[in-house]
Amino acid sequence: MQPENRSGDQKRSFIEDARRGQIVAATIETIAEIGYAKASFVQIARRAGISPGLITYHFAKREELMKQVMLTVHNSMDAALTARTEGSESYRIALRGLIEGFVHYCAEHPTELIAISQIAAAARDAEAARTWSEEQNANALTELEEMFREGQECDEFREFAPRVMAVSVMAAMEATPAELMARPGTDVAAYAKELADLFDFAVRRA
Amino acid sequence: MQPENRSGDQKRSFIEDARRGQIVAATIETIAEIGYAKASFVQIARRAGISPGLITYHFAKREELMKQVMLTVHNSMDAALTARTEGSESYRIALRGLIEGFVHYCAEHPTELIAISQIAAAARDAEAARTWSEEQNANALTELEEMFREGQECDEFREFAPRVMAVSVMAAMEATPAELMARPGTDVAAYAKELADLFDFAVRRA
Amino acid sequence: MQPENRSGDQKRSFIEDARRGQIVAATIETIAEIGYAKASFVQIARRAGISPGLITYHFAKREELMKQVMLTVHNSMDAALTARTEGSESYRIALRGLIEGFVHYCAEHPTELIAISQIAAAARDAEAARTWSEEQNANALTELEEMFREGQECDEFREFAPRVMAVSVMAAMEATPAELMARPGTDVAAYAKELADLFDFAVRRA
Amino acid sequence: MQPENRSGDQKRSFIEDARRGQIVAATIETIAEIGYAKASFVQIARRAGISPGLITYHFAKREELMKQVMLTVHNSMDAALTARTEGSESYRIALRGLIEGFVHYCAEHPTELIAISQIAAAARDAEAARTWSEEQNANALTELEEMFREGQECDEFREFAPRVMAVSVMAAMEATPAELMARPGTDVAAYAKELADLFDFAVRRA
DNA sequence: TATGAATGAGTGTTCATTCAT
DNA sequence: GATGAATGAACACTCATTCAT
Repeated sequence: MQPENRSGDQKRSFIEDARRGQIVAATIETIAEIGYAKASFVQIARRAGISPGLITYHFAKREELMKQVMLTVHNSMDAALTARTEGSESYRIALRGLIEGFVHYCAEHPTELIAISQIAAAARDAEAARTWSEEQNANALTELEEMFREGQECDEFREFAPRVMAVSVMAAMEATPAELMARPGTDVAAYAKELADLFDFAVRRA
Repeated sequence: MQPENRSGDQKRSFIEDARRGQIVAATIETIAEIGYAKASFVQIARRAGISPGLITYHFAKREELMKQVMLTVHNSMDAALTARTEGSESYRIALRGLIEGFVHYCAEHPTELIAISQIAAAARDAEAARTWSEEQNANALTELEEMFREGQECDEFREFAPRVMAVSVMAAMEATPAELMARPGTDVAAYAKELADLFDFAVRRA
Repeated sequence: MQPENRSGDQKRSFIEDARRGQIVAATIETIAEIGYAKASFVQIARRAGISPGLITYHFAKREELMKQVMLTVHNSMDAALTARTEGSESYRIALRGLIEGFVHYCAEHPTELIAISQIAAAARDAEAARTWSEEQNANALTELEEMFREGQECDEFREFAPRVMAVSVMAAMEATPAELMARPGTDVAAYAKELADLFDFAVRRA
Repeated sequence: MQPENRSGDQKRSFIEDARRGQIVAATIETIAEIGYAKASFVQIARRAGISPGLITYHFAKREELMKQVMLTVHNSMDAALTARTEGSESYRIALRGLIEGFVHYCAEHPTELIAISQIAAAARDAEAARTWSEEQNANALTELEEMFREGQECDEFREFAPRVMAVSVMAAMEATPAELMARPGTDVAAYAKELADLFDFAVRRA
């Protein structure tokens, strides 16, 4: 058990941060390689070159480790997408930016995406984790929905159910990593452009 | 001891078929109720009103049971969708039929859909099952891709990458059960129409 | 995990009852031999000649096993003491019966007494178990207190604080097993008589 | 590396004594707060404001720390009781002094008593500690027994088995902390007087 | 002296699978 | 065919103890 009650975001030592990062990285690698269900602490520790007990030393519960993985990936992805999206001249362009950004991120960080998708899928029945993971997803969905609504209000988008569109865009984006994995030769830029086109046609007026 | 060589679809006795069906149904019910991770043989057997050992008797491995669940649901779904799709006058209408059919099927068989989505998510690493489950999916994808290609050839659909469209339609459809689950009050017919509209706009010419 | 939710006192099979009894007996033996703290499932199972997993199969939680041990011993002891106590002509005689009965029970079932005293001591911080174990004790104490009060009301006993007397009688009785253990040669009948005398002098009038 | 041969009471540096005292105090506090079973070195160290490793540095084994806790509390208690007992004009008064002193000590040092009772209960199997802890107890018992014998020789006490009386007095006194804990509103002085009365009636002549 | 990251042996618990009945 | 008691390997997690700093 860790010496301190870490609930209050106390600052961590440099070495502790490094270890946590290393463990998170090993977790991502492990899940991508053998799948969430087989990603035991023994497996993760082996890939990290440490003892299994050390994982629990740095993450009080398995759930906390997985949550940290999701948090880490989401933050990284948010940064990448925000850079691509902000300052867009129109909602259509913003949507393209979001979709193309996501696809490129997938291509550049395939293991991360595989990891979080499997964690999210597994957590759907893990009781405690459910809240956090679903909430995370619900927020993303609501934001997207809001963007569609605004685009409709200024007549950039046709009339459609923003919720359905948000769910579908999300789903199509999240299907990308598996597709790129299954077909390694895929032209990523083309895939990104096609996906952006698809939803551009789906939302645009006339 | 069970008859050894079952791999070649030997005919099963009536009673064996009935038991297998009962176990499959109980498995679906169990996963929908408590989630894949907690769906142990004891739990499934309890719901089926049988003993845990009998499951292994009828399905040599856990994996085989799960595979049978997926097969059963896919067959049922295929039948429902084929009825809706065949005899369509155009590819656009066929696509609408497929999408709307899928959404309605989701609404009518929520437990089945929950079960197969959880199994598919978990099976992404189960070695042997991976092959089969992915193959299943790959086939469905290829069929859809082919349909888009044909629709393009007779100028019903605009030019787009059929593969990307197939992946996206699939993803959007598969996102439906979770959405209906998360928002129980959703108007299913409206959701179906909106989703069909979305992809109709995405594929149609001009 | 057991096939049934056993919360409702469902009847158990003969073989299950036998196993549970065997495990309870092995638990008592183990605690008496190596102490509660070292009485792991591995140790208990070794003494019972079974696999550790079987213990969990019959007792969902460690706590449940320990509770069953206490229940078993308490029931056995209650039966023995009731036989000795009931039909007493006076409260003084009843008190003697209780004390002497307890001491003789200790001498005849030393391991049981050691086991429950250690479990009770350990459970004093086990959160969940606390309630039940303490409640058990509190009830016994209250009954004893009530007996003293009644004895005072009919002028058999002198005036004293019934609670203090109850606590002290209880403590003195519970100290017996350790004493008999520490001094194996002790004359049990004499010990019983002395202890009964002690409290007889303490409670009697004049 | 620690000086090897500490067994012979070599003189300790001032700072070492201070640290040991601080650790012992933190151990008592920790056990009283969360119970012996959860009183890990990490928890104790947290309360002492030091690192877990330092505990092992000062106490070669966990057992040694616990032994020191018992020793410290026993010494403190002995001092308090001796002050109350010595110079008594009679054995009856000495006994009263002992009992009342003990009860008041319990009320004034609840955490210490909780700590040693839990350690003693847990240590009943800790091999090495067993010897020491039991020996400690045996000595106290023998002293008490001797006192009763002397009181009988000068006709202050009636005839009874000194050993049984000693065990019972000890047990009744040791039951006090738990009782005061369970019933916080208890009038300590009254409890002390009642307990002293109880055994005064039990030992006195006629 | 003191730290705290790290280890490794241990825990209770879960569960697919086996097998005597 | 069917039972359900039993196993054994795996799991996450705990913690006294070690040791490089």
